[in-house]
Amino acid sequence: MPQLDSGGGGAGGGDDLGAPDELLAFQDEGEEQDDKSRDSAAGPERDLAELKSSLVNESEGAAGGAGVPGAGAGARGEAEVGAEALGREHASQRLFPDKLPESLEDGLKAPECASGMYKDTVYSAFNLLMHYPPPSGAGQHPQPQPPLHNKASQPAHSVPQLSPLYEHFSSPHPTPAPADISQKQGVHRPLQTPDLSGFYSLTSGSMGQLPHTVSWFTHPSLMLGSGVPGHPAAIPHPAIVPPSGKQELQPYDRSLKTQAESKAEKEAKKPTIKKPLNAFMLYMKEMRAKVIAECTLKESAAINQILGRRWHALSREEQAKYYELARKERQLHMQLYPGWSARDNYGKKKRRSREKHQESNTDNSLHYS
DNA sequence: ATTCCTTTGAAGAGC
DNA sequence: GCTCTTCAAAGGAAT
Repeated sequence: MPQLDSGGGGAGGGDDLGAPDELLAFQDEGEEQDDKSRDSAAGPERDLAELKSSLVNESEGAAGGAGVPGAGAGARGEAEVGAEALGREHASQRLFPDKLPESLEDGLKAPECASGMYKDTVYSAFNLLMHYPPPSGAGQHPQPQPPLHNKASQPAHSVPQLSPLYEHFSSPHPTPAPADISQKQGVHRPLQTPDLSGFYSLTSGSMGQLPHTVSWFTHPSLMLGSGVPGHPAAIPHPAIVPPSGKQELQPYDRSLKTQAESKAEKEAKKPTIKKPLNAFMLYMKEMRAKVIAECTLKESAAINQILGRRWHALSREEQAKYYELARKERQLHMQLYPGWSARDNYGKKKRRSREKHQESNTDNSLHYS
């Protein structure tokens, strides 16, 4: 599916960023329509029921059809199961052994869990976003935004840590942060400076871990709207995460390092600039807490499954809002980090997905041969 | 401590 | 141009 629009690409034409996204939602009409008519016809209540039954089938397939990995999906008989599910079955067996359906059942016990709670999302705030001026590309300075929430100070299980861009705009009454918030954070934030740093999601606790003196402070692209030449924006962008997500607290003895070593070290210590969140990620960030609260689920994998279904159940208009948000985030990201490429983060996560894929491919080939 | 799981979408690589 | 792969978030579970 993503491939359909990758050609025209968000990076394609400046303001066209993300436009294909919206198009995509409409291009998929046929398929999606089916999906939607299914979902909406039966109502969102069916989401969890389907998920439940599919999971049950999966686990049955895993337990009963040990030698037939595809059995579970076959039993589901749902259009969506098709190709994508084939790739997942293998993994599902691990995630949903005997235990998971139980936890999921917990969630299913709450009827409101399946109700269309996404409907009361505060999308109206999106209109505000629509009027949000472009960050700096057109030589304009964004309007000063209310100070950010101090994400680093939030407890891990508090309110969902939405992408600040969205968080702000989705709040009907954006709460102005205490005036001394920047002091609390120990950073300088020039008045009248657009708080671009807040437009990206912050890895939990990473703000507090970020070093105060890092190269991007003085990066020209980060001087957006500073208005004070020579005065750094003085706040690390939340999209930037130190390598391994932790700040190196112990100063190393440079005298013991060769130049090459320290160079390599610097390379290694280069903070990671995270990818901007896509529409679905933004949606997940907002809805996760609700699903957790209403479904008493905790496992992200299960929650994400539900969210994925609800995402499909969203109307085009509702989805379009998230696509637009994502587009804005990408624009901001591009302006903040002009040279950044998604490739920069390749290989920074150690994964076995290739192995996994090969395995599942093997499974599939076995299944279909 | 690290990786996996799970979702969708964006973007890069390779053919 | 198409397909495949990786990463983005999240947090419990598994290793």
